[in-house]
Amino acid sequence: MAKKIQAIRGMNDLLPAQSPVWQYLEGSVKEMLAGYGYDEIRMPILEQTALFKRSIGEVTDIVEKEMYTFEDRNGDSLTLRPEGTASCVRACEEGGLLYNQTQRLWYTGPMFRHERPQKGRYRQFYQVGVETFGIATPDIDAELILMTARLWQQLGLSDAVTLQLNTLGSNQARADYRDALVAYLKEREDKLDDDSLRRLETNPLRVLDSKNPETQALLQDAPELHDYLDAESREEFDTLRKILDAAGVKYEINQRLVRGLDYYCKTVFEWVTDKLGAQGTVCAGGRYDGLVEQLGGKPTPAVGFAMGVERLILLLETLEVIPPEVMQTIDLYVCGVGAGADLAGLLLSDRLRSEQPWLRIQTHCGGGSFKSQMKKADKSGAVYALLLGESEIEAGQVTVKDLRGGTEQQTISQDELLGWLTDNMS
RNA sequence: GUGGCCGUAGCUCAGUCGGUAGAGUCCAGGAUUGUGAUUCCUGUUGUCGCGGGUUCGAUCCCCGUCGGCCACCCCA
Repeated sequence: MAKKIQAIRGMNDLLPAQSPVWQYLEGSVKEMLAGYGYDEIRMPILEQTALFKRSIGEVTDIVEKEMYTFEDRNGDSLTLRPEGTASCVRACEEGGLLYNQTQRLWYTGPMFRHERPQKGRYRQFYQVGVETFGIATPDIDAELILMTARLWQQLGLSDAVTLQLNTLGSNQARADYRDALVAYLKEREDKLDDDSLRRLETNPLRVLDSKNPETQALLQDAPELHDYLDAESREEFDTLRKILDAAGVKYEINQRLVRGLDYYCKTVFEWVTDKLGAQGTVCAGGRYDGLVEQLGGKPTPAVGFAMGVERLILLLETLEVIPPEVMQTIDLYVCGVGAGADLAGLLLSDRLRSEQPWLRIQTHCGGGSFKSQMKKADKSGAVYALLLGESEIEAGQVTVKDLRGGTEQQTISQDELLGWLTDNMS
Protein backbone atom coordinates (compact mmCIF):
# COMPACT_ATOMS: atom_id res chain seq x y z
CA MET A 1 0.00 0.00 0.00
CA ALA A 2 1.22 3.44 -0.87
CA LYS A 3 1.94 5.82 1.94
CA LYS A 4 -1.06 7.90 2.84
CA ILE A 5 -0.85 11.62 2.34
CA GLN A 6 -2.48 13.59 5.08
CA ALA A 7 -3.89 17.08 5.28
CA ILE A 8 -1.63 19.99 6.14
CA ARG A 9 -1.32 20.59 9.84
CA GLY A 10 -4.00 22.88 11.18
CA MET A 11 -6.09 22.60 8.03
CA ASN A 12 -9.18 20.53 8.58
CA ASP A 13 -11.63 18.75 6.35
CA LEU A 14 -15.23 19.54 7.01
CA LEU A 15 -16.80 16.09 7.06
CA PRO A 16 -20.42 15.51 6.06
CA ALA A 17 -21.55 14.91 9.63
CA GLN A 18 -20.53 18.47 10.43
CA SER A 19 -21.63 20.36 7.40
CA PRO A 20 -25.29 20.79 8.40
CA VAL A 21 -24.10 22.80 11.40
CA TRP A 22 -21.96 25.02 9.18
CA GLN A 23 -24.85 25.51 6.79
CA TYR A 24 -27.12 26.40 9.68
CA LEU A 25 -24.71 29.02 10.99
CA GLU A 26 -23.84 30.44 7.59
CA GLY A 27 -27.51 30.48 6.65
CA SER A 28 -28.48 32.38 9.80
CA VAL A 29 -25.71 34.91 9.25
CA LYS A 30 -26.53 35.47 5.60
CA GLU A 31 -30.20 35.89 6.33
CA MET A 32 -29.44 38.45 8.99
CA LEU A 33 -27.04 40.39 6.76
CA ALA A 34 -29.61 40.47 4.00
CA GLY A 35 -32.11 41.81 6.52
CA TYR A 36 -29.79 44.73 7.24
CA GLY A 37 -29.17 45.44 3.57
CA TYR A 38 -25.57 44.32 3.39
CA ASP A 39 -24.14 43.16 0.07
CA GLU A 40 -21.78 40.27 -0.49
CA ILE A 41 -18.31 40.79 -1.91
CA ARG A 42 -15.84 38.05 -2.82
CA MET A 43 -12.11 38.51 -2.99
CA PRO A 44 -9.26 36.19 -3.97
CA ILE A 45 -7.51 34.41 -1.13
CA LEU A 46 -4.11 35.41 -2.52
CA GLU A 47 -2.84 38.96 -2.51
CA GLN A 48 0.43 40.76 -2.98
CA THR A 49 2.38 40.46 0.25
CA ALA A 50 2.77 44.23 0.47
CA LEU A 51 -0.97 44.67 0.99
CA PHE A 52 -0.88 42.96 4.37
CA LYS A 53 2.40 44.50 5.41
CA ARG A 54 1.03 47.95 4.80
CA SER A 55 -2.36 47.42 6.45
CA ILE A 56 -1.88 45.06 9.38
CA GLY A 57 1.46 46.57 10.36
CA GLU A 58 5.04 45.51 9.63
CA VAL A 59 5.87 44.57 13.19
CA THR A 60 2.74 42.68 14.20
CA ASP A 61 3.04 38.96 14.89
CA ILE A 62 0.75 38.20 11.99
CA VAL A 63 3.04 39.83 9.46
CA GLU A 64 6.31 38.91 11.11
CA LYS A 65 5.82 35.20 11.61
CA GLU A 66 2.35 33.96 10.76
CA MET A 67 1.84 34.61 7.07
CA TYR A 68 1.96 31.99 4.34
CA THR A 69 4.17 33.90 1.94
CA PHE A 70 5.84 32.53 -1.18
CA GLU A 71 7.10 33.53 -4.58
CA ASP A 72 5.01 32.65 -7.59
CA ARG A 73 6.49 31.72 -10.95
CA ASN A 74 7.03 35.32 -11.88
CA GLY A 75 9.03 35.97 -8.75
CA ASP A 76 6.28 38.10 -7.17
CA SER A 77 5.80 37.79 -3.42
CA LEU A 78 2.28 36.53 -2.71
CA THR A 79 0.54 35.81 0.58
CA LEU A 80 -2.48 33.74 1.56
CA ARG A 81 -4.71 36.26 3.29
CA PRO A 82 -4.40 36.21 7.09
CA GLU A 83 -7.55 38.33 7.40
CA GLY A 84 -10.12 39.91 5.14
CA THR A 85 -10.22 43.62 5.80
CA ALA A 86 -7.15 44.55 3.76
CA SER A 87 -8.36 42.58 0.74
CA CYS A 88 -11.79 44.08 1.05
CA VAL A 89 -10.45 47.63 1.10
CA ARG A 90 -8.22 46.85 -1.86
CA ALA A 91 -11.12 45.36 -3.81
CA CYS A 92 -13.45 48.24 -3.04
CA GLU A 93 -10.86 50.77 -4.08
CA GLU A 94 -10.05 48.85 -7.24
CA GLY A 95 -13.73 48.41 -8.09
CA GLY A 96 -14.49 52.09 -7.57
CA LEU A 97 -16.89 51.43 -4.71
CA LEU A 98 -15.54 54.11 -2.41
CA TYR A 99 -15.83 57.19 -4.58
CA ASN A 100 -18.28 59.43 -2.69
CA GLN A 101 -20.31 56.43 -1.66
CA THR A 102 -21.21 54.46 1.38
CA GLN A 103 -20.94 50.71 1.38
CA ARG A 104 -22.19 47.99 3.68
CA LEU A 105 -20.48 44.76 2.74
CA TRP A 106 -19.85 41.23 3.94
CA TYR A 107 -17.76 38.28 2.86
CA THR A 108 -16.88 34.85 4.11
CA GLY A 109 -14.12 32.39 3.44
CA PRO A 110 -10.89 30.88 4.67
CA MET A 111 -8.05 32.85 6.24
CA PHE A 112 -4.55 31.52 6.82
CA ARG A 113 -2.16 32.00 9.70
CA HIS A 114 0.84 29.84 10.50
CA GLU A 115 0.22 29.46 14.24
CA ARG A 116 0.36 26.44 16.47
CA PRO A 117 -3.09 24.84 16.28
CA GLN A 118 -5.18 24.51 19.41
CA LYS A 119 -8.82 24.53 20.36
CA GLY A 120 -10.59 27.18 18.30
CA ARG A 121 -7.44 28.09 16.43
CA TYR A 122 -6.44 26.60 13.10
CA ARG A 123 -4.04 27.46 10.29
CA GLN A 124 -6.88 27.60 7.82
CA PHE A 125 -9.89 29.07 9.55
CA TYR A 126 -13.09 30.69 8.42
CA GLN A 127 -14.34 34.16 9.09
CA VAL A 128 -17.42 36.10 8.22
CA GLY A 129 -16.27 39.67 7.77
CA VAL A 130 -18.54 42.70 7.74
CA GLU A 131 -17.21 46.09 6.63
CA THR A 132 -18.80 49.49 6.19
CA PHE A 133 -17.26 52.44 4.39
CA GLY A 134 -17.99 56.13 4.13
CA ILE A 135 -19.87 56.59 7.39
CA ALA A 136 -18.06 58.57 10.07
CA THR A 137 -20.79 58.72 12.71
CA PRO A 138 -21.11 56.21 15.55
CA ASP A 139 -24.61 55.17 14.54
CA ILE A 140 -23.00 52.73 12.14
CA ASP A 141 -20.75 51.40 14.90
CA ALA A 142 -23.92 50.82 16.87
CA GLU A 143 -25.68 49.13 13.97
CA LEU A 144 -22.87 46.61 13.67
CA ILE A 145 -22.97 45.80 17.36
CA LEU A 146 -26.76 45.59 17.42
CA MET A 147 -26.57 43.27 14.47
CA THR A 148 -24.22 40.89 16.23
CA ALA A 149 -26.28 41.00 19.41
CA ARG A 150 -29.34 40.04 17.38
CA LEU A 151 -27.45 37.16 15.84
CA TRP A 152 -26.45 35.75 19.23
CA GLN A 153 -30.06 36.07 20.28
CA GLN A 154 -31.21 34.14 17.26
CA LEU A 155 -28.60 31.43 17.68
CA GLY A 156 -29.17 31.03 21.42
CA LEU A 157 -25.72 32.26 22.36
CA SER A 158 -26.67 35.43 24.22
CA ASP A 159 -26.11 34.03 27.69
CA ALA A 160 -22.66 32.77 26.81
CA VAL A 161 -21.10 35.90 25.34
CA THR A 162 -20.31 39.32 26.72
CA LEU A 163 -19.47 42.51 24.91
CA GLN A 164 -16.21 44.27 25.69
CA LEU A 165 -16.09 47.84 24.49
CA ASN A 166 -13.50 50.57 24.30
CA THR A 167 -12.39 53.55 22.29
CA LEU A 168 -8.83 54.14 21.21
CA GLY A 169 -9.42 57.74 20.21
CA SER A 170 -8.31 59.30 16.97
CA ASN A 171 -5.15 58.07 15.35
CA GLN A 172 -3.39 61.09 16.85
CA ALA A 173 -4.75 60.43 20.34
CA ARG A 174 -3.76 56.82 20.08
CA ALA A 175 -0.24 57.75 19.02
CA ASP A 176 0.11 60.30 21.86
CA TYR A 177 -1.03 57.77 24.40
CA ARG A 178 1.26 55.18 22.98
CA ASP A 179 4.24 57.48 23.46
CA ALA A 180 3.21 58.24 27.03
CA LEU A 181 2.79 54.56 27.85
CA VAL A 182 6.13 53.66 26.31
CA ALA A 183 7.86 56.41 28.32
CA TYR A 184 6.25 55.13 31.52
CA LEU A 185 7.17 51.53 30.86
CA LYS A 186 10.72 52.29 29.72
CA GLU A 187 11.41 53.79 33.14
CA ARG A 188 10.36 50.49 34.70
CA GLU A 189 11.89 48.19 32.13
CA ASP A 190 13.70 46.14 34.77
CA LYS A 191 10.37 45.06 36.26
CA LEU A 192 8.83 43.83 33.02
CA ASP A 193 8.66 40.20 31.96
CA ASP A 194 10.11 39.07 28.63
CA ASP A 195 6.79 39.09 26.81
CA SER A 196 6.03 42.63 27.87
CA LEU A 197 9.51 43.79 26.92
CA ARG A 198 9.00 42.38 23.48
CA ARG A 199 5.59 44.04 23.18
CA LEU A 200 7.13 47.32 24.26
CA GLU A 201 9.06 47.25 21.02
CA THR A 202 6.43 45.73 18.75
CA ASN A 203 3.00 46.75 19.99
CA PRO A 204 3.19 48.66 23.30
CA LEU A 205 -0.56 48.89 23.83
CA ARG A 206 -0.69 45.12 24.05
CA VAL A 207 1.27 45.27 27.30
CA LEU A 208 -2.01 46.45 28.80
CA ASP A 209 -3.64 43.06 28.60
CA SER A 210 -0.68 41.09 29.87
CA LYS A 211 -1.72 38.13 31.99
CA ASN A 212 1.27 38.57 34.27
CA PRO A 213 0.09 39.82 37.73
CA GLU A 214 3.31 41.77 38.35
CA THR A 215 2.93 43.57 35.07
CA GLN A 216 -0.70 44.31 35.87
CA ALA A 217 0.36 45.75 39.23
CA LEU A 218 2.86 47.93 37.45
CA LEU A 219 0.11 49.21 35.18
CA GLN A 220 -1.94 50.49 38.12
CA ASP A 221 -0.21 53.85 37.96
CA ALA A 222 0.36 53.91 34.22
CA PRO A 223 -1.13 56.68 32.09
CA GLU A 224 -4.78 56.05 31.26
CA LEU A 225 -5.91 55.90 27.68
CA HIS A 226 -9.04 57.88 28.44
CA ASP A 227 -6.99 60.88 29.58
CA TYR A 228 -5.58 61.16 26.09
CA LEU A 229 -8.83 60.95 24.18
CA ASP A 230 -9.71 63.77 21.83
CA ALA A 231 -13.05 65.47 22.34
CA GLU A 232 -14.53 64.09 19.14
CA SER A 233 -13.78 60.47 20.00
CA ARG A 234 -15.13 60.98 23.50
CA GLU A 235 -18.40 62.35 22.18
CA GLU A 236 -18.77 59.63 19.61
CA PHE A 237 -18.12 56.99 22.22
CA ASP A 238 -20.82 58.51 24.42
CA THR A 239 -23.25 58.48 21.54
CA LEU A 240 -22.46 54.85 20.84
CA ARG A 241 -23.03 53.97 24.47
CA LYS A 242 -26.34 55.82 24.54
CA ILE A 243 -27.58 53.87 21.55
CA LEU A 244 -26.52 50.57 23.08
CA ASP A 245 -28.17 51.50 26.37
CA ALA A 246 -31.38 52.48 24.62
CA ALA A 247 -31.38 49.24 22.67
CA GLY A 248 -30.74 47.23 25.81
CA VAL A 249 -27.42 45.81 24.74
CA LYS A 250 -25.21 45.19 27.75
CA TYR A 251 -21.50 45.88 27.55
CA GLU A 252 -18.44 46.20 29.70
CA ILE A 253 -16.07 49.11 29.21
CA ASN A 254 -12.60 47.62 29.06
CA GLN A 255 -9.89 50.28 28.91
CA ARG A 256 -7.32 47.60 28.37
CA LEU A 257 -8.97 46.37 25.19
CA VAL A 258 -6.70 47.60 22.41
CA ARG A 259 -6.87 44.98 19.62
CA GLY A 260 -3.82 43.69 17.86
CA LEU A 261 -3.93 45.16 14.39
CA ASP A 262 -2.33 48.52 13.72
CA TYR A 263 -5.17 50.03 11.75
CA TYR A 264 -7.77 50.29 14.53
CA CYS A 265 -8.82 53.63 16.03
CA LYS A 266 -11.80 54.94 17.98
CA THR A 267 -14.39 52.21 18.61
CA VAL A 268 -13.08 48.71 19.28
CA PHE A 269 -15.16 45.81 20.54
CA GLU A 270 -14.94 42.12 21.22
CA TRP A 271 -17.55 39.50 21.96
CA VAL A 272 -15.95 36.98 24.30
CA THR A 273 -17.02 33.74 25.93
CA ASP A 274 -15.58 31.75 28.79
CA LYS A 275 -16.87 28.49 27.35
CA LEU A 276 -14.10 27.82 24.85
CA GLY A 277 -10.91 27.83 26.89
CA ALA A 278 -8.13 30.14 25.83
CA GLN A 279 -9.55 31.22 22.47
CA GLY A 280 -12.58 33.02 23.81
CA THR A 281 -12.97 35.81 21.26
CA VAL A 282 -15.79 34.87 18.98
CA CYS A 283 -16.30 38.13 17.13
CA ALA A 284 -14.27 41.31 17.15
CA GLY A 285 -13.80 44.52 15.28
CA GLY A 286 -13.57 48.25 15.33
CA ARG A 287 -13.12 51.43 13.41
CA TYR A 288 -10.27 51.91 10.97
CA ASP A 289 -10.68 55.40 9.57
CA GLY A 290 -7.10 55.67 8.34
CA LEU A 291 -6.73 52.43 6.46
CA VAL A 292 -8.22 53.33 3.09
CA GLU A 293 -5.93 56.31 2.81
CA GLN A 294 -3.00 54.23 3.98
CA LEU A 295 -3.67 51.88 1.08
CA GLY A 296 -3.70 54.70 -1.42
CA GLY A 297 -7.34 55.76 -1.46
CA LYS A 298 -9.04 58.98 -0.44
CA PRO A 299 -9.54 59.38 3.32
CA THR A 300 -12.59 57.21 4.06
CA PRO A 301 -14.10 56.38 7.43
CA ALA A 302 -14.69 52.67 7.97
CA VAL A 303 -15.85 50.22 10.65
CA GLY A 304 -16.08 46.47 10.57
CA PHE A 305 -15.80 43.24 12.43
CA ALA A 306 -15.03 39.57 11.86
CA MET A 307 -16.58 36.46 13.34
CA GLY A 308 -14.65 33.24 13.81
CA VAL A 309 -16.80 30.54 12.28
CA GLU A 310 -15.10 27.56 13.95
CA ARG A 311 -15.36 29.22 17.34
CA LEU A 312 -19.04 29.98 16.92
CA ILE A 313 -19.64 26.39 15.88
CA LEU A 314 -17.75 25.11 18.89
CA LEU A 315 -19.89 27.36 21.03
CA LEU A 316 -23.13 26.17 19.42
CA GLU A 317 -22.06 22.59 20.08
CA THR A 318 -20.88 23.22 23.64
CA LEU A 319 -24.14 24.90 24.55
CA GLU A 320 -26.19 22.30 22.65
CA VAL A 321 -28.33 24.96 21.04
CA ILE A 322 -28.40 23.56 17.52
CA PRO A 323 -32.05 22.94 16.59
CA PRO A 324 -32.55 19.21 16.00
CA GLU A 325 -34.15 19.75 12.61
CA VAL A 326 -30.84 21.17 11.39
CA MET A 327 -29.33 17.69 11.55
CA GLN A 328 -32.27 16.13 9.74
CA THR A 329 -31.40 16.35 6.07
CA ILE A 330 -33.75 13.77 4.56
CA ASP A 331 -37.54 13.54 4.63
CA LEU A 332 -38.21 10.31 2.79
CA TYR A 333 -36.19 7.15 2.20
CA VAL A 334 -37.40 4.91 -0.60
CA CYS A 335 -36.75 1.18 -0.20
CA GLY A 336 -37.47 -1.48 -2.75
CA VAL A 337 -37.17 -5.23 -2.79
CA GLY A 338 -37.96 -7.79 -5.43
CA ALA A 339 -38.34 -7.75 -9.18
CA GLY A 340 -38.57 -4.28 -10.65
CA ALA A 341 -37.96 -2.55 -7.34
CA ASP A 342 -35.01 -0.49 -8.52
CA LEU A 343 -36.97 0.98 -11.37
CA ALA A 344 -40.12 1.48 -9.31
CA GLY A 345 -38.18 3.26 -6.57
CA LEU A 346 -36.45 5.66 -8.92
CA LEU A 347 -39.67 6.40 -10.79
CA LEU A 348 -41.63 7.04 -7.62
CA SER A 349 -38.95 9.40 -6.30
CA ASP A 350 -38.79 11.12 -9.65
CA ARG A 351 -42.49 11.75 -9.66
CA LEU A 352 -42.45 13.12 -6.13
CA ARG A 353 -39.58 15.42 -7.00
CA SER A 354 -41.48 16.83 -9.97
CA GLU A 355 -44.62 17.49 -8.01
CA GLN A 356 -43.20 18.41 -4.59
CA PRO A 357 -39.70 19.81 -5.12
CA TRP A 358 -39.35 20.78 -1.45
CA LEU A 359 -39.22 17.12 -0.40
CA ARG A 360 -35.79 15.73 0.35
CA ILE A 361 -35.84 12.17 -0.88
CA GLN A 362 -33.14 9.55 -0.80
CA THR A 363 -33.75 6.55 -3.01
CA HIS A 364 -32.07 3.35 -1.94
CA CYS A 365 -29.51 2.16 -4.47
CA GLY A 366 -27.21 -0.81 -4.43
CA GLY A 367 -29.58 -3.61 -3.50
CA GLY A 368 -29.21 -5.51 -0.25
CA SER A 369 -31.69 -7.21 2.01
CA PHE A 370 -34.82 -5.53 3.17
CA LYS A 371 -33.38 -5.46 6.65
CA SER A 372 -30.30 -3.56 5.56
CA GLN A 373 -32.41 -1.11 3.58
CA MET A 374 -34.53 -0.44 6.64
CA LYS A 375 -31.39 0.13 8.67
CA LYS A 376 -30.21 2.67 6.17
CA ALA A 377 -33.60 4.33 6.13
CA ASP A 378 -33.40 4.67 9.89
CA LYS A 379 -29.84 5.96 9.87
CA SER A 380 -30.62 8.49 7.16
CA GLY A 381 -32.76 10.41 9.60
CA ALA A 382 -35.76 10.28 7.26
CA VAL A 383 -39.17 10.70 8.84
CA TYR A 384 -40.90 8.17 6.61
CA ALA A 385 -39.74 5.15 4.69
CA LEU A 386 -41.56 4.42 1.46
CA LEU A 387 -41.60 0.67 0.85
CA LEU A 388 -41.97 -0.91 -2.53
CA GLY A 389 -42.28 -4.68 -2.66
CA GLU A 390 -43.55 -6.87 -5.42
CA SER A 391 -47.14 -6.63 -4.28
CA GLU A 392 -47.08 -2.83 -4.07
CA ILE A 393 -45.44 -2.48 -7.44
CA GLU A 394 -47.95 -4.78 -9.03
CA ALA A 395 -50.86 -2.84 -7.53
CA GLY A 396 -49.39 0.64 -8.09
CA GLN A 397 -49.25 1.12 -4.35
CA VAL A 398 -46.66 2.08 -1.76
CA THR A 399 -46.33 1.34 1.93
CA VAL A 400 -45.62 4.38 4.09
CA LYS A 401 -43.83 3.56 7.32
CA ASP A 402 -43.42 6.11 10.09
CA LEU A 403 -39.84 5.79 11.34
CA ARG A 404 -40.09 8.27 14.19
CA GLY A 405 -43.58 8.18 15.66
CA GLY A 406 -45.94 5.42 16.66
CA THR A 407 -48.27 5.68 13.68
CA GLU A 408 -49.14 2.37 12.04
CA GLN A 409 -47.75 1.88 8.58
CA GLN A 410 -50.25 1.96 5.76
CA THR A 411 -50.36 0.90 2.17
CA ILE A 412 -51.94 3.38 -0.20
CA SER A 413 -52.00 3.92 -3.92
CA GLN A 414 -49.12 5.91 -5.37
CA ASP A 415 -51.61 8.45 -6.71
CA GLU A 416 -52.83 9.13 -3.19
CA LEU A 417 -49.29 9.45 -1.84
CA LEU A 418 -48.89 13.11 -2.77
CA GLY A 419 -51.99 14.17 -0.94
CA TRP A 420 -51.04 12.03 2.01
CA LEU A 421 -47.59 13.63 2.19
CA THR A 422 -48.88 17.18 2.00
CA ASP A 423 -51.36 16.37 4.77
CA ASN A 424 -48.79 14.76 7.01
CA MET A 425 -45.55 16.57 6.34
CA SER A 426 -46.18 20.29 6.27
C1' G B 1 8.09 29.85 18.06
C1' U B 2 7.94 27.59 23.71
C1' G B 3 5.98 23.90 27.21
C1' G B 4 2.92 19.57 29.07
C1' C B 5 0.08 15.17 27.83
C1' C B 6 -0.96 11.64 24.00
C1' G B 7 -0.63 8.41 18.97
C1' U B 8 -3.04 0.30 19.18
C1' A B 9 -9.21 -1.84 14.05
C1' G B 10 -13.28 3.26 10.28
C1' C B 11 -14.67 5.25 15.59
C1' U B 12 -14.03 4.88 21.36
C1' C B 13 -10.44 2.46 24.05
C1' A B 14 -8.02 -1.99 26.82
C1' G B 15 -3.33 -4.66 26.79
C1' U B 16 1.63 -6.89 26.84
C1' C B 17 6.91 -5.95 34.10
C1' G B 18 10.11 -6.84 25.98
C1' G B 19 7.97 -13.17 23.06
C1' U B 20 4.23 -9.37 16.55
C1' A B 21 -2.66 -8.10 19.94
C1' G B 22 -8.21 -7.70 22.22
C1' A B 23 -13.24 -5.43 23.65
C1' G B 24 -17.22 -2.30 22.47
C1' U B 25 -19.08 0.14 18.34
C1' C B 26 -19.60 0.12 13.11
C1' C B 27 -20.39 -2.86 8.70
C1' A B 28 -22.27 -7.60 6.29
C1' G B 29 -25.24 -12.06 6.83
C1' G B 30 -28.67 -14.89 9.73
C1' A B 31 -32.64 -16.05 13.89
C1' U B 32 -37.47 -13.17 11.29
C1' U B 33 -36.46 -15.96 2.55
C1' G B 34 -40.90 -8.02 3.01
C1' U B 35 -39.93 -4.16 8.21
C1' G B 36 -35.23 -0.11 11.27
C1' A B 37 -34.07 2.02 16.36
C1' U B 38 -34.19 -3.23 21.61
C1' U B 39 -32.36 -8.68 21.76
C1' C B 40 -29.41 -13.22 20.15
C1' C B 41 -25.84 -15.83 16.74
C1' U B 42 -21.88 -15.71 12.92
C1' G B 43 -18.23 -13.12 10.17
C1' U B 44 -14.60 -9.07 8.18
C1' U B 45 -11.31 -5.25 9.82
C1' G B 46 -4.64 -3.89 12.14
C1' U B 47 2.88 -2.67 8.41
C1' C B 48 0.25 -1.24 17.44
C1' G B 49 1.88 6.93 13.56
C1' C B 50 6.81 6.89 10.84
C1' G B 51 12.36 6.34 11.01
C1' G B 52 16.50 4.82 13.71
C1' G B 53 18.90 2.62 18.27
C1' U B 54 19.35 -1.20 22.32
C1' U B 55 18.11 -6.57 22.23
C1' C B 56 18.25 -13.34 20.21
C1' G B 57 13.56 -10.73 19.71
C1' A B 58 10.45 -3.98 20.28
C1' U B 59 3.59 -2.33 19.85
C1' C B 60 6.07 -2.01 24.86
C1' C B 61 12.59 0.65 26.58
C1' C B 62 15.75 4.99 24.33
C1' C B 63 16.41 8.92 20.50
C1' G B 64 14.47 11.53 16.47
C1' U B 65 10.41 12.85 13.47
C1' C B 66 5.36 13.62 12.03
C1' G B 67 0.52 14.22 13.86
C1' G B 68 -3.34 15.24 17.75
C1' C B 69 -5.00 17.73 22.25
C1' C B 70 -4.28 21.64 25.87
C1' A B 71 -1.76 25.93 27.54
C1' C B 72 1.83 30.18 26.59
C1' C B 73 2.41 33.68 22.65
C1' C B 74 -0.97 35.72 19.13
C1' C B 75 -5.75 36.25 17.45
C1' A B 76 -11.53 35.33 14.78
